[in-house]
Amino acid sequence: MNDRKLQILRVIIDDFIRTAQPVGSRTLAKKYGLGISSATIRNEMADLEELGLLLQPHTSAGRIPSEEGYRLYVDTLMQDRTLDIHQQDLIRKLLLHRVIEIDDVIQQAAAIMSEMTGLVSLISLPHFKKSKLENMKLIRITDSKVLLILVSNSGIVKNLTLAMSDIPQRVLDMISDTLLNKLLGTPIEEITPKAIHNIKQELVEYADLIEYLVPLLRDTLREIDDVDVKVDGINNIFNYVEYKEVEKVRDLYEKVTNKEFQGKIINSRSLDEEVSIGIGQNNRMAELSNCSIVSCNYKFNGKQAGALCFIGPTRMDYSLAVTVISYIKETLEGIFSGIYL
Amino acid sequence: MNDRKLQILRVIIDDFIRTAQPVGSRTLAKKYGLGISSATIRNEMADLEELGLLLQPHTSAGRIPSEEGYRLYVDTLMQDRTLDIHQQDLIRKLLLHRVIEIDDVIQQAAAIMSEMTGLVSLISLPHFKKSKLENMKLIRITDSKVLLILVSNSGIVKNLTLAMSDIPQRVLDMISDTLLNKLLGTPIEEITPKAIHNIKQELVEYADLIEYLVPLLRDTLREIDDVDVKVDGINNIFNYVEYKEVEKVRDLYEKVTNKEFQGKIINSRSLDEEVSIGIGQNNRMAELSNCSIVSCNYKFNGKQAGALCFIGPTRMDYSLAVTVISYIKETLEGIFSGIYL
DNA sequence: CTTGGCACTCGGTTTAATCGAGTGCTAACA
DNA sequence: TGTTAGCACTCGATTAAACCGAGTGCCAAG
Repeated sequence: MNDRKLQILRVIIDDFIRTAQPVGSRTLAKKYGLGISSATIRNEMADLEELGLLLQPHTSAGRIPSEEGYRLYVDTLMQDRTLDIHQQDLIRKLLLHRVIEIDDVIQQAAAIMSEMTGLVSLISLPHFKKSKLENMKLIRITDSKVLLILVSNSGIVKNLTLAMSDIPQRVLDMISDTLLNKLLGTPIEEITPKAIHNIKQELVEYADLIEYLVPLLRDTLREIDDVDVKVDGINNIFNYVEYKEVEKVRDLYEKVTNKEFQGKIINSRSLDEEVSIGIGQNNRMAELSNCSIVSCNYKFNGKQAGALCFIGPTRMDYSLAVTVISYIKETLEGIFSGIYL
Repeated sequence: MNDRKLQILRVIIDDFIRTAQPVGSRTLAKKYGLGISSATIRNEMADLEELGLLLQPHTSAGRIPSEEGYRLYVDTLMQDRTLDIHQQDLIRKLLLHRVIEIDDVIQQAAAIMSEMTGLVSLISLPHFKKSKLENMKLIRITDSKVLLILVSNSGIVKNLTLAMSDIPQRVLDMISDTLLNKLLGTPIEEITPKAIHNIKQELVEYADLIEYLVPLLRDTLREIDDVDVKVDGINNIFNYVEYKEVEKVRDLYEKVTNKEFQGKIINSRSLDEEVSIGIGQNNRMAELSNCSIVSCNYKFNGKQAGALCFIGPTRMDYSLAVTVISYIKETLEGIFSGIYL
């Protein structure tokens, strides 16, 4: 293994990422001024193939990177890029445009990620049920409906409609104040029927009401998704040239639109800080062969709160993906610490 | 034109809808006991082609229905079906399962429609901005955020977060009560900055606040979509056998996921009550050639409020589509008049 | 008017021929 | 000893030709 081999590997992968065509020694020598002849390149390529870094679809074709080749590429060969100032400004402006609701910010971030890379992107919201209760209100909105408002310390607001007649606002206030008083700071997933039950003695005069409220709350809380993931750029899968057949596109489509699968991808990350790149078989999602996953966690309130993630063909522009995902992560964390803290 | 021709046309279309293959005289004579020979059928088919009801992809292929053929079929030949009791029960149960929020009911209805037919389905929500204001609240949820709750007479609840510090709940109550008092029953689209401005004299002591609130409200109201359409069954487009090429699937995908396009489809309906069927070129959506649209309006509070809609290939099971759409329409209207009135 | 029979059509499939990008190997060269 | 020009070879992709068969139109007999 020597420098020249590495340089040739890099050029091959760069070219393949751009063209999606196996690259041969002749075109390589002509297109990039490497100062060596095609025959020499051929020899090096043969060595690289022996090392398992390149593959030959068939004898009379050029070479394509193997998964190990990509691995080496992203680990040591890939050039770091930075976004130019205008792009950075644009991203920040787009993200700050409507920063009042975290849902919107995250969705917008996913949209930007997909727009810039042509990949599918996923971002999980801070885990609502694991965050702590910060505020709680019961508001009568019609004769038959009451709105339950839950605010978490991660700044997420959930509104849930309950069917509930006859109880006047004054009583609702009393109940929600007492509940909040007891439950403030409790992780939302721990607001179980039992927990509420225990509070009943505080509100003896409304015991019946509490009794009535408990199953209602339980059902309502259960409806909140365990992981809430925003997805964008699904339409890009129609452009992945490796998917010429409708069936392949469908397979990927069904995966990225499946809630369970989304959760699995987000949760398959460890808790470290770095951008991680899973290539092909090694992407921790066996079902997603032929795809790579670029992902990283983001912090919220100083704690790991969720993950950003790209899904795309193994032949993706890893350098761009890493650059974009890092910048979005930084920007999001900046926004969160500035506004939501 | 005679009865036998019509019967042959019907059988051809039925068969083609099932198999997606051009149907020939021999198979027709064998498969369906029509009591006449293939030669006779051939003669009749030639006549039907001359009448413009059938097409021949090429001389040595069977016949397929023309758009006019489908037209005649849906207008006069198609057999009415009814859903069996169990299906009806199931649908009703699924729709009634969580009836407290209209969004959920509509989304669920779309899901059922797609599930039963394998088509893409769209349902518009009752037009929020055209409905009248029934309730309005401003609730402080954190130090920096206030939740604006708008309830329309169609039972839709919109929650919008406003960035607003320092104003205590007491004052918020005062403002929202006064605004509601003035604006109750006003169509929501008429709640313009000007309208609010006019109320300022009622709240002289809070004039500054109103001044501050006006642009906030304007921006927030503007963000509400003009038509809100729930879509389901998009994954079905991968199964439309007429779309073997990824490009065609993409085209349709981009259309059905486009908000503007969704609005156009919903709004292209007249206000009549019947189920209407637009076939191929005649579906009022030039861009959707090769597709048909089955749609009908539904009532809410006794007024036309929105539309249900199927989008699928011209070769769809029209009879099933009509049966399902009618039943869902009835059921929805039943639910609305029972619960939301 | 219906039907069996028959020649004919033409898209789809199979088979064969050709093309060309790319390779591996060898021999000559610096 | 590493580099390079040259050349025979490989093999997928493209093009061309041959073939198949479902289906038709038409005609003559029932």
